[in-house]
Amino acid sequence: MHTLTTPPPPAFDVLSPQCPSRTVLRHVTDRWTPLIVSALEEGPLRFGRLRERVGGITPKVLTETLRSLERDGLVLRTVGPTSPPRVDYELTELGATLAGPIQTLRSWAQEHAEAVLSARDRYDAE
Amino acid sequence: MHTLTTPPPPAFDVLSPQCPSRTVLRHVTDRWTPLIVSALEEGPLRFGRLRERVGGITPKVLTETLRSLERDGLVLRTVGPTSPPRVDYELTELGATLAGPIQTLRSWAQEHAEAVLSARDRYDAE
DNA sequence: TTCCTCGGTTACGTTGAGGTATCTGGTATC
DNA sequence: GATACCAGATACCTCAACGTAACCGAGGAA
Repeated sequence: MHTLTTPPPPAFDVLSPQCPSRTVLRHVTDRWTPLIVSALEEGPLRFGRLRERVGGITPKVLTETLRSLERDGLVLRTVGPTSPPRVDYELTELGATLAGPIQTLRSWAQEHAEAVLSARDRYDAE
Repeated sequence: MHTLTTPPPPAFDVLSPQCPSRTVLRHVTDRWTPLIVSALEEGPLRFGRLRERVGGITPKVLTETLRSLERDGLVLRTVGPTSPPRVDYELTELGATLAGPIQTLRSWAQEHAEAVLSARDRYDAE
């Protein structure tokens, strides 16, 4: 009796230039995505709160980035019928699986920022 | 008898716009850095091999990115006195600590690429 | 009636990361 | 002498992401 074997996974590899996973990687590492995902990790936020949390982002860019995250199924946008309008943003299930890896990278940056900066100083001193 | 307490760490936070850790995060998430770090994770590579491994990168951009990684103490460049020239690139100790987080993100992208793409298809279909 | 808030939109300008194409220096090989 | 190899360097250009500033509509409050 032979077992039913699952077909081999399509072998995504970001190192191959045409692999779709590369564009996915690029999207989740663009300028604001890690910061937004990071901010949403602790729960839903309204547009205004999110804007305050992610320091320095303009409303235009925040809207654009949120729309692309919504498009890729990482963020859910919920509009309340109130006035003034209330719009909540939260991570989807898929988005939540991204939060871990993002946090890992965020922690690395925060923990090694000094090491990187001092390496840069040493390099520039020569 | 009181114990000597270490001073509290400077509280780097990528969500604050002026925090140096944000530029560090941005650097390690730029277009080619994750791919290069990924390629170097298994050991040193020569310029040409690295170029083959990271599909699609041009020599100019590879040189630029490697120099900035060297500057930040993440990559070590070793020139052999041979001819034709032989140049090896490898991760430093600091660079090696980055490889893990990068791999996590790379795996996420590869494992969830299909989910993202199909979410995008669904979104665009509406 | 005027003002305020929220969550944007729109038009426009900028810039810097990245791409293209061509060139280089030194050595060994044909 | 010509050619090939390696690891880039250089000049130039492009474009998409990002920033700036102003504006908007619905509704509730003063």
